Amino acid sequence: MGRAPCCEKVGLKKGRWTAEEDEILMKYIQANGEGSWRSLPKNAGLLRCGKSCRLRWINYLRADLKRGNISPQEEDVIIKLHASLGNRWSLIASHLPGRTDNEIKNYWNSHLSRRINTFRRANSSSDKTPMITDVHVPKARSDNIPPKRKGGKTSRWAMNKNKSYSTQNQKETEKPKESSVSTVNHEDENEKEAVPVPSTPALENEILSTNVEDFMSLEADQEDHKISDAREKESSTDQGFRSSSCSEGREGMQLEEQHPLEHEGINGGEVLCFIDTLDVPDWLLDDGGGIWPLTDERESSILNNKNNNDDVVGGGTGEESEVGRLGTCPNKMAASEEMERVNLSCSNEKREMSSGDQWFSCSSISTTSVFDDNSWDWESALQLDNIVDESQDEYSWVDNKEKLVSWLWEDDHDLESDSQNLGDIDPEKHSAMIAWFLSST
DNA sequence: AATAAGAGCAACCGCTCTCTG
DNA sequence: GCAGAGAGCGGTTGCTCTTAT
Repeated sequence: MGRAPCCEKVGLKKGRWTAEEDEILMKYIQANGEGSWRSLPKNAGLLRCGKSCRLRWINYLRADLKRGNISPQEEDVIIKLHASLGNRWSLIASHLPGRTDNEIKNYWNSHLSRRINTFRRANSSSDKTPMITDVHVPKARSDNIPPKRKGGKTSRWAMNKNKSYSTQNQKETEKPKESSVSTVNHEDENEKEAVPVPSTPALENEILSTNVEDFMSLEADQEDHKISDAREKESSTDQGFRSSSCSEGREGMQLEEQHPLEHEGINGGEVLCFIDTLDVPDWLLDDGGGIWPLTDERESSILNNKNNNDDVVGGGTGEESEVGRLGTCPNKMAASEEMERVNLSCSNEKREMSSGDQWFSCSSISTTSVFDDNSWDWESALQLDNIVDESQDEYSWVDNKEKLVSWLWEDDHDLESDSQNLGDIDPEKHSAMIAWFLSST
Protein backbone atom coordinates (compact mmCIF):
# COMPACT_ATOMS: atom_id res chain seq x y z
CA MET A 1 0.00 0.00 0.00
CA GLY A 2 1.47 3.23 -1.06
CA ARG A 3 1.61 6.37 0.89
CA ALA A 4 -1.28 8.73 0.89
CA PRO A 5 -0.69 11.67 -1.37
CA CYS A 6 0.44 14.81 0.32
CA CYS A 7 -2.83 16.41 -0.56
CA GLU A 8 -6.00 15.81 -2.43
CA LYS A 9 -5.06 16.32 -5.98
CA VAL A 10 -8.55 16.80 -7.23
CA GLY A 11 -9.81 20.31 -7.53
CA LEU A 12 -6.49 21.83 -6.76
CA LYS A 13 -5.12 24.62 -8.79
CA LYS A 14 -1.81 24.15 -10.48
CA GLY A 15 0.52 26.34 -12.39
CA ARG A 16 1.55 29.85 -11.73
CA TRP A 17 0.45 31.66 -8.66
CA THR A 18 -1.71 34.70 -8.97
CA ALA A 19 -1.33 37.90 -7.03
CA GLU A 20 -4.42 37.04 -5.05
CA GLU A 21 -3.08 33.69 -4.04
CA ASP A 22 0.21 35.20 -3.04
CA GLU A 23 -1.54 37.73 -0.92
CA ILE A 24 -3.66 35.15 0.79
CA LEU A 25 -0.65 33.01 1.49
CA MET A 26 1.41 35.88 2.79
CA LYS A 27 -1.30 37.11 5.07
CA TYR A 28 -1.94 33.69 6.41
CA ILE A 29 1.69 33.01 7.17
CA GLN A 30 2.16 36.42 8.70
CA ALA A 31 -0.73 35.70 10.97
CA ASN A 32 -0.07 32.07 11.74
CA GLY A 33 3.53 31.50 10.99
CA GLU A 34 5.17 28.90 8.81
CA GLY A 35 4.55 25.24 9.07
CA SER A 36 1.60 22.91 8.89
CA TRP A 37 1.78 23.09 5.19
CA ARG A 38 -0.63 20.31 4.74
CA SER A 39 -3.43 22.06 6.49
CA LEU A 40 -2.44 25.51 5.42
CA PRO A 41 -4.26 25.62 2.09
CA LYS A 42 -7.49 24.57 3.66
CA ASN A 43 -7.19 26.99 6.54
CA ALA A 44 -6.08 29.80 4.31
CA GLY A 45 -8.68 29.11 1.72
CA LEU A 46 -6.28 28.30 -1.03
CA LEU A 47 -6.92 25.73 -3.67
CA ARG A 48 -3.31 24.67 -3.63
CA CYS A 49 -1.33 21.73 -2.49
CA GLY A 50 0.49 22.30 0.78
CA LYS A 51 3.75 21.57 -0.89
CA SER A 52 3.01 24.14 -3.49
CA CYS A 53 2.32 26.71 -0.78
CA ARG A 54 5.52 25.88 0.96
CA LEU A 55 7.49 26.18 -2.22
CA ARG A 56 5.88 29.43 -3.10
CA TRP A 57 6.61 30.85 0.29
CA ILE A 58 10.16 29.64 0.53
CA ASN A 59 11.16 30.55 -2.96
CA TYR A 60 9.34 33.79 -3.57
CA LEU A 61 7.37 35.30 -0.77
CA ARG A 62 9.71 35.20 2.16
CA ALA A 63 10.83 38.61 3.20
CA ASP A 64 14.47 37.74 3.53
CA LEU A 65 14.90 36.72 -0.05
CA LYS A 66 17.46 38.49 -2.07
CA ARG A 67 16.28 39.69 -5.40
CA GLY A 68 18.14 40.51 -8.47
CA ASN A 69 20.83 38.85 -10.44
CA ILE A 70 23.37 36.52 -9.03
CA SER A 71 26.43 38.59 -8.43
CA PRO A 72 29.85 37.49 -9.63
CA GLN A 73 30.82 36.85 -6.05
CA GLU A 74 27.81 34.68 -5.52
CA GLU A 75 28.53 32.93 -8.73
CA ASP A 76 32.03 32.30 -7.54
CA VAL A 77 30.69 30.76 -4.38
CA ILE A 78 28.29 28.60 -6.31
CA ILE A 79 31.02 27.33 -8.55
CA LYS A 80 33.32 26.53 -5.72
CA LEU A 81 30.69 24.87 -3.65
CA HIS A 82 29.36 22.91 -6.55
CA ALA A 83 32.83 21.63 -7.17
CA SER A 84 32.96 20.25 -3.69
CA LEU A 85 29.37 19.45 -2.90
CA GLY A 86 27.89 18.53 -6.21
CA ASN A 87 24.22 19.10 -6.78
CA ARG A 88 23.38 19.69 -3.18
CA TRP A 89 21.57 22.85 -3.90
CA SER A 90 20.15 23.42 -0.51
CA LEU A 91 23.57 23.11 1.01
CA ILE A 92 24.97 25.52 -1.52
CA ALA A 93 22.06 27.85 -0.94
CA SER A 94 22.79 27.85 2.76
CA HIS A 95 26.02 29.65 1.95
CA LEU A 96 24.20 32.30 0.01
CA PRO A 97 21.86 34.23 2.24
CA GLY A 98 18.70 35.19 0.51
CA ARG A 99 19.12 32.72 -2.27
CA THR A 100 17.07 29.61 -2.61
CA ASP A 101 18.12 26.22 -3.69
CA ASN A 102 15.74 26.41 -6.60
CA GLU A 103 17.21 29.66 -7.73
CA ILE A 104 20.71 28.35 -7.54
CA LYS A 105 19.78 25.17 -9.26
CA ASN A 106 18.15 27.05 -12.08
CA TYR A 107 21.06 29.40 -12.31
CA TRP A 108 23.45 26.55 -12.49
CA ASN A 109 21.50 24.70 -15.10
CA SER A 110 20.82 27.66 -17.29
CA HIS A 111 23.98 29.66 -16.91
CA LEU A 112 26.93 27.96 -15.41
CA SER A 113 26.79 24.47 -16.76
CA ARG A 114 26.35 25.77 -20.23
CA ARG A 115 29.10 28.24 -19.78
CA ILE A 116 31.40 25.54 -18.63
CA ASN A 117 30.70 23.51 -21.70
CA THR A 118 31.38 26.49 -23.81
CA PHE A 119 34.50 27.14 -21.87
CA ARG A 120 35.72 23.64 -22.35
CA ARG A 121 35.20 23.71 -26.03
CA ALA A 122 36.63 27.14 -26.42
CA ASN A 123 39.77 26.12 -24.65
CA SER A 124 40.37 23.11 -26.78
CA SER A 125 43.24 24.73 -28.49
CA SER A 126 46.64 23.27 -29.02
CA ASP A 127 47.82 25.12 -25.99
CA LYS A 128 48.55 22.49 -23.44
CA THR A 129 48.41 24.74 -20.51
CA PRO A 130 45.53 23.80 -18.28
CA MET A 131 43.22 26.66 -18.73
CA ILE A 132 41.00 27.18 -15.83
CA THR A 133 39.20 30.37 -15.45
CA ASP A 134 36.05 29.66 -13.60
CA VAL A 135 37.32 28.90 -10.20
CA HIS A 136 37.31 32.53 -9.44
CA VAL A 137 35.39 34.79 -11.67
CA PRO A 138 34.50 32.94 -14.81
CA LYS A 139 36.14 34.43 -17.78
CA ALA A 140 33.64 32.79 -19.96
CA ARG A 141 31.56 35.80 -19.29
CA SER A 142 33.80 37.94 -21.34
CA ASP A 143 35.58 35.40 -23.44
CA ASN A 144 34.50 32.22 -24.97
CA ILE A 145 31.16 33.53 -25.88
CA PRO A 146 29.56 31.58 -28.63
CA PRO A 147 30.04 33.46 -31.85
CA LYS A 148 26.48 34.22 -32.46
CA ARG A 149 23.39 33.79 -30.48
CA LYS A 150 20.78 31.81 -32.16
CA GLY A 151 17.82 33.29 -30.55
CA GLY A 152 16.30 32.62 -27.22
CA LYS A 153 15.29 34.52 -24.23
CA THR A 154 17.55 37.26 -23.10
CA SER A 155 19.41 36.97 -19.92
CA ARG A 156 18.15 38.51 -16.74
CA TRP A 157 20.83 41.06 -17.12
CA ALA A 158 19.51 42.01 -20.48
CA MET A 159 16.00 41.92 -19.16
CA ASN A 160 16.94 44.37 -16.48
CA LYS A 161 18.29 46.68 -19.05
CA ASN A 162 15.02 46.36 -20.75
CA LYS A 163 12.90 46.86 -17.70
CA SER A 164 10.48 48.98 -19.51
CA TYR A 165 9.16 45.80 -20.89
CA SER A 166 8.51 43.93 -17.74
CA THR A 167 7.36 46.67 -15.47
CA GLN A 168 5.22 48.29 -18.02
CA ASN A 169 3.86 45.07 -19.12
CA GLN A 170 3.01 44.17 -15.58
CA LYS A 171 1.41 47.43 -14.81
CA GLU A 172 -0.57 47.75 -17.91
CA THR A 173 -1.75 44.33 -18.47
CA GLU A 174 -2.23 42.74 -15.08
CA LYS A 175 -3.21 39.57 -16.75
CA PRO A 176 -5.05 37.60 -14.14
CA LYS A 177 -4.06 34.20 -15.35
CA GLU A 178 -0.41 34.95 -15.60
CA SER A 179 2.42 36.99 -14.27
CA SER A 180 2.07 36.45 -10.61
CA VAL A 181 2.61 39.27 -8.25
CA SER A 182 5.94 37.94 -7.29
CA THR A 183 7.18 38.57 -10.73
CA VAL A 184 6.15 42.12 -10.31
CA ASN A 185 7.97 42.19 -7.05
CA HIS A 186 11.05 40.82 -8.65
CA GLU A 187 11.09 43.49 -11.18
CA ASP A 188 10.35 46.16 -8.66
CA GLU A 189 13.24 44.94 -6.67
CA ASN A 190 15.39 44.93 -9.69
CA GLU A 191 14.29 48.40 -10.38
CA LYS A 192 15.73 49.45 -7.11
CA GLU A 193 18.87 47.50 -7.81
CA ALA A 194 18.37 46.09 -4.41
CA VAL A 195 21.00 43.47 -4.74
CA PRO A 196 22.70 43.35 -1.41
CA VAL A 197 26.39 43.79 -1.50
CA PRO A 198 27.94 40.40 -1.11
CA SER A 199 30.60 39.83 1.38
CA THR A 200 34.08 40.43 0.26
CA PRO A 201 35.82 37.62 -1.49
CA ALA A 202 38.25 37.32 1.32
CA LEU A 203 35.52 36.96 3.84
CA GLU A 204 33.71 34.61 1.63
CA ASN A 205 36.71 32.43 1.34
CA GLU A 206 37.17 32.40 5.01
CA ILE A 207 33.65 31.32 5.57
CA LEU A 208 33.81 28.83 2.83
CA SER A 209 37.00 27.36 4.01
CA THR A 210 35.51 26.72 7.37
CA ASN A 211 32.33 25.44 6.00
CA VAL A 212 33.95 23.06 3.65
CA GLU A 213 36.20 21.76 6.33
CA ASP A 214 33.28 21.33 8.63
CA PHE A 215 31.41 19.64 5.93
CA MET A 216 34.18 17.29 5.17
CA SER A 217 34.66 16.39 8.79
CA LEU A 218 31.02 15.77 9.08
CA GLU A 219 31.04 13.67 6.02
CA ALA A 220 33.94 11.68 7.32
CA ASP A 221 32.02 11.05 10.50
CA GLN A 222 29.02 9.92 8.64
CA GLU A 223 30.94 7.85 6.20
CA ASP A 224 30.69 4.58 8.00
CA HIS A 225 26.96 4.83 8.19
CA LYS A 226 26.56 5.81 4.67
CA ILE A 227 28.99 3.62 2.93
CA SER A 228 27.13 0.39 3.18
CA ASP A 229 23.90 1.98 2.12
CA ALA A 230 25.61 3.63 -0.72
CA ARG A 231 27.10 0.42 -1.88
CA GLU A 232 23.72 -1.21 -1.71
CA LYS A 233 22.16 1.53 -3.66
CA GLU A 234 24.86 1.33 -6.17
CA SER A 235 24.48 -2.34 -6.68
CA SER A 236 20.72 -2.27 -6.71
CA THR A 237 20.39 0.51 -9.15
CA ASP A 238 22.53 1.66 -11.89
CA GLN A 239 21.03 5.04 -12.20
CA GLY A 240 21.33 7.85 -9.75
CA PHE A 241 24.26 10.05 -10.09
CA ARG A 242 26.23 8.28 -12.66
CA SER A 243 27.34 10.90 -14.98
CA SER A 244 26.48 10.78 -18.57
CA SER A 245 30.08 11.02 -19.37
CA CYS A 246 31.29 8.05 -17.46
CA SER A 247 30.04 4.60 -17.90
CA GLU A 248 30.42 1.40 -16.02
CA GLY A 249 33.98 1.41 -15.05
CA ARG A 250 34.56 -2.18 -14.09
CA GLU A 251 36.25 -2.95 -17.28
CA GLY A 252 38.21 0.17 -17.11
CA MET A 253 37.39 3.73 -17.57
CA GLN A 254 35.28 4.18 -20.56
CA LEU A 255 33.61 7.23 -21.74
CA GLU A 256 30.03 6.68 -22.54
CA GLU A 257 30.09 9.59 -24.84
CA GLN A 258 33.16 10.63 -26.52
CA HIS A 259 34.49 13.75 -25.05
CA PRO A 260 33.94 16.79 -27.18
CA LEU A 261 37.60 17.41 -27.36
CA GLU A 262 38.11 13.96 -28.67
CA HIS A 263 35.49 14.57 -31.24
CA GLU A 264 37.51 17.42 -32.38
CA GLY A 265 40.58 15.34 -32.58
CA ILE A 266 42.30 17.32 -29.96
CA ASN A 267 44.28 15.97 -27.16
CA GLY A 268 42.24 17.21 -24.32
CA GLY A 269 44.91 16.20 -21.95
CA GLU A 270 45.21 19.46 -20.17
CA VAL A 271 41.80 20.89 -20.14
CA LEU A 272 40.22 20.84 -16.77
CA CYS A 273 36.70 19.64 -16.52
CA PHE A 274 36.54 21.08 -13.11
CA ILE A 275 32.98 21.94 -12.87
CA ASP A 276 31.38 18.84 -14.09
CA THR A 277 32.51 17.02 -11.06
CA LEU A 278 31.36 13.73 -12.35
CA ASP A 279 33.27 14.16 -15.49
CA VAL A 280 36.70 12.81 -15.98
CA PRO A 281 39.19 15.59 -16.29
CA ASP A 282 40.81 15.12 -19.60
CA TRP A 283 44.20 15.76 -18.23
CA LEU A 284 43.80 12.69 -16.14
CA LEU A 285 43.59 10.64 -19.24
CA ASP A 286 47.22 10.91 -19.96
CA ASP A 287 49.20 8.10 -21.35
CA GLY A 288 50.98 7.59 -18.14
CA GLY A 289 48.62 4.81 -17.35
CA GLY A 290 46.95 6.93 -14.79
CA ILE A 291 43.64 5.24 -14.93
CA TRP A 292 43.45 1.57 -14.51
CA PRO A 293 40.62 -0.84 -14.48
CA LEU A 294 38.94 -1.19 -11.19
CA THR A 295 37.98 -4.73 -10.59
CA ASP A 296 35.47 -5.89 -8.06
CA GLU A 297 38.29 -7.55 -6.28
CA ARG A 298 40.21 -4.36 -6.00
CA GLU A 299 37.18 -2.46 -4.96
CA SER A 300 36.45 -4.80 -2.13
CA SER A 301 40.06 -4.70 -1.13
CA ILE A 302 39.82 -0.98 -0.84
CA LEU A 303 36.66 -1.23 1.13
CA ASN A 304 38.26 -3.70 3.46
CA ASN A 305 41.17 -1.45 3.96
CA LYS A 306 38.84 1.34 4.73
CA ASN A 307 36.92 -0.70 7.18
CA ASN A 308 40.06 -1.74 8.94
CA ASN A 309 40.67 1.92 9.28
CA ASP A 310 44.33 1.44 9.77
CA ASP A 311 45.70 1.89 6.33
CA VAL A 312 48.11 4.66 5.83
CA VAL A 313 49.95 6.03 2.94
CA GLY A 314 53.35 4.62 2.49
CA GLY A 315 52.91 1.75 4.82
CA GLY A 316 51.07 -1.48 5.27
CA THR A 317 51.42 -4.70 3.49
CA GLY A 318 48.12 -4.42 1.82
CA GLU A 319 49.21 -1.36 0.09
CA GLU A 320 52.44 -2.92 -0.97
CA SER A 321 50.71 -5.86 -2.45
CA GLU A 322 48.41 -3.55 -4.28
CA VAL A 323 51.37 -1.76 -5.64
CA GLY A 324 52.93 -4.97 -6.67
CA ARG A 325 49.86 -6.23 -8.32
CA LEU A 326 49.27 -3.14 -10.23
CA GLY A 327 52.85 -2.48 -10.95
CA THR A 328 52.62 1.22 -10.44
CA CYS A 329 54.99 3.66 -8.93
CA PRO A 330 54.58 3.19 -5.20
CA ASN A 331 54.28 6.81 -4.36
CA LYS A 332 51.75 7.50 -6.96
CA MET A 333 50.06 4.31 -6.18
CA ALA A 334 49.80 5.07 -2.52
CA ALA A 335 48.52 8.50 -3.15
CA SER A 336 46.01 7.27 -5.64
CA GLU A 337 44.99 4.51 -3.37
CA GLU A 338 44.39 6.96 -0.63
CA MET A 339 42.55 9.21 -2.91
CA GLU A 340 40.19 6.40 -3.55
CA ARG A 341 39.75 5.81 0.08
CA VAL A 342 39.25 9.45 0.71
CA ASN A 343 36.66 9.52 -1.97
CA LEU A 344 34.85 6.94 0.01
CA SER A 345 35.28 8.51 3.33
CA CYS A 346 34.84 12.13 2.51
CA SER A 347 32.52 12.16 -0.38
CA ASN A 348 28.88 12.65 0.00
CA GLU A 349 26.34 9.97 -0.35
CA LYS A 350 25.74 10.55 -3.96
CA ARG A 351 29.34 10.39 -4.80
CA GLU A 352 29.54 7.20 -2.89
CA MET A 353 26.77 5.82 -4.95
CA SER A 354 28.83 6.31 -7.97
CA SER A 355 32.14 5.60 -6.41
CA GLY A 356 32.16 1.97 -7.30
CA ASP A 357 32.46 2.75 -10.90
CA GLN A 358 33.14 6.20 -11.80
CA TRP A 359 34.77 7.75 -8.87
CA PHE A 360 37.03 4.96 -8.08
CA SER A 361 38.13 5.13 -11.58
CA CYS A 362 38.28 8.84 -11.80
CA SER A 363 40.35 9.10 -8.73
CA SER A 364 42.55 6.22 -9.54
CA ILE A 365 44.91 8.39 -11.32
CA SER A 366 48.48 8.88 -11.80
CA THR A 367 49.17 11.98 -9.92
CA THR A 368 51.92 13.13 -12.15
CA SER A 369 51.26 15.15 -15.22
CA VAL A 370 48.50 16.96 -13.52
CA PHE A 371 50.16 20.07 -14.66
CA ASP A 372 51.88 19.34 -17.84
CA ASP A 373 55.34 20.55 -17.08
CA ASN A 374 55.44 20.32 -13.37
CA SER A 375 55.74 16.98 -11.89
CA TRP A 376 53.30 16.83 -9.11
CA ASP A 377 52.20 14.22 -6.72
CA TRP A 378 50.35 14.24 -3.51
CA GLU A 379 53.27 13.26 -1.46
CA SER A 380 55.04 16.31 -2.69
CA ALA A 381 52.03 18.32 -1.87
CA LEU A 382 52.01 16.95 1.58
CA GLN A 383 55.53 18.08 2.17
CA LEU A 384 54.17 21.54 2.54
CA ASP A 385 54.44 22.66 6.08
CA ASN A 386 51.02 24.09 5.88
CA ILE A 387 49.58 20.77 5.15
CA VAL A 388 51.48 18.12 6.92
CA ASP A 389 51.70 17.82 10.58
CA GLU A 390 55.11 16.35 10.76
CA SER A 391 54.70 15.34 14.31
CA GLN A 392 52.43 12.66 13.09
CA ASP A 393 54.02 9.29 12.94
CA GLU A 394 52.03 8.28 10.01
CA TYR A 395 50.07 10.00 7.42
CA SER A 396 46.47 10.46 8.15
CA TRP A 397 45.36 11.20 4.72
CA VAL A 398 41.95 12.35 5.63
CA ASP A 399 43.30 14.87 8.06
CA ASN A 400 45.89 16.01 5.65
CA LYS A 401 43.39 16.18 2.93
CA GLU A 402 41.35 18.55 4.95
CA LYS A 403 44.39 20.65 5.54
CA LEU A 404 45.19 20.52 1.93
CA VAL A 405 41.74 21.63 1.01
CA SER A 406 41.82 24.51 3.37
CA TRP A 407 45.24 25.41 2.18
CA LEU A 408 44.14 25.32 -1.39
CA TRP A 409 41.13 27.31 -0.51
CA GLU A 410 43.00 30.15 0.99
CA ASP A 411 43.84 32.76 -1.50
CA ASP A 412 46.39 34.43 0.62
CA HIS A 413 48.80 31.73 1.52
CA ASP A 414 52.37 32.31 0.76
CA LEU A 415 52.84 30.85 -2.64
CA GLU A 416 56.40 31.98 -2.73
CA SER A 417 57.47 29.93 0.17
CA ASP A 418 55.20 27.12 -0.77
CA SER A 419 56.73 27.01 -4.15
CA GLN A 420 60.04 26.10 -2.65
CA ASN A 421 58.49 22.83 -1.83
CA LEU A 422 55.98 22.44 -4.51
CA GLY A 423 57.55 24.18 -7.41
CA ASP A 424 56.27 27.31 -8.98
CA ILE A 425 52.59 27.63 -8.84
CA ASP A 426 51.01 30.40 -10.68
CA PRO A 427 47.57 31.57 -9.64
CA GLU A 428 46.01 29.85 -12.53
CA LYS A 429 47.41 26.54 -11.54
CA HIS A 430 46.54 27.19 -8.00
CA SER A 431 42.97 27.59 -9.06
CA ALA A 432 43.25 24.47 -11.08
CA MET A 433 44.49 22.62 -8.08
CA ILE A 434 41.55 23.75 -6.04
CA ALA A 435 39.14 22.74 -8.65
CA TRP A 436 40.68 19.43 -9.34
CA PHE A 437 41.11 18.60 -5.74
CA LEU A 438 37.61 19.53 -4.81
CA SER A 439 36.18 17.75 -7.75
CA SER A 440 37.78 14.60 -6.46
CA THR A 441 36.43 14.85 -2.98
C1' DA B 1 5.16 40.23 -39.87
C1' DA B 2 5.33 35.56 -38.92
C1' DT B 3 7.54 31.84 -37.08
C1' DA B 4 10.90 28.64 -35.24
C1' DA B 5 14.36 28.04 -31.92
C1' DG B 6 15.84 28.18 -27.65
C1' DA B 7 16.86 30.49 -22.99
C1' DG B 8 15.09 31.34 -18.41
C1' DC B 9 12.72 30.00 -14.62
C1' DA B 10 8.50 28.96 -11.77
C1' DA B 11 6.37 25.13 -10.44
C1' DC B 12 5.53 20.29 -10.16
C1' DC B 13 6.73 15.53 -9.07
C1' DG B 14 8.47 11.79 -6.69
C1' DC B 15 11.50 10.31 -3.52
C1' DT B 16 13.84 10.35 1.04
C1' DC B 17 14.43 11.82 5.63
C1' DT B 18 12.79 13.16 10.12
C1' DC B 19 9.58 13.48 13.62
C1' DT B 20 5.91 11.84 16.45
C1' DG B 21 2.58 8.88 18.53
C1' DG C 1 10.13 -0.97 16.20
C1' DC C 2 6.61 0.62 13.21
C1' DA C 3 3.63 3.50 10.55
C1' DG C 4 1.98 7.78 9.10
C1' DA C 5 2.48 12.70 8.51
C1' DG C 6 5.18 16.49 7.49
C1' DA C 7 9.04 18.54 5.51
C1' DG C 8 12.76 18.92 2.42
C1' DC C 9 15.40 17.96 -1.63
C1' DG C 10 16.79 17.36 -6.40
C1' DG C 11 15.27 16.37 -11.07
C1' DT C 12 12.19 17.55 -14.57
C1' DT C 13 8.57 19.87 -17.05
C1' DG C 14 6.30 23.27 -19.41
C1' DC C 15 5.17 28.04 -20.00
C1' DT C 16 6.71 32.64 -21.27
C1' DC C 17 9.37 35.48 -23.68
C1' DT C 18 13.19 37.08 -26.85
C1' DT C 19 15.64 36.91 -30.93
C1' DA C 20 17.20 35.31 -35.41
C1' DT C 21 15.66 34.13 -39.76
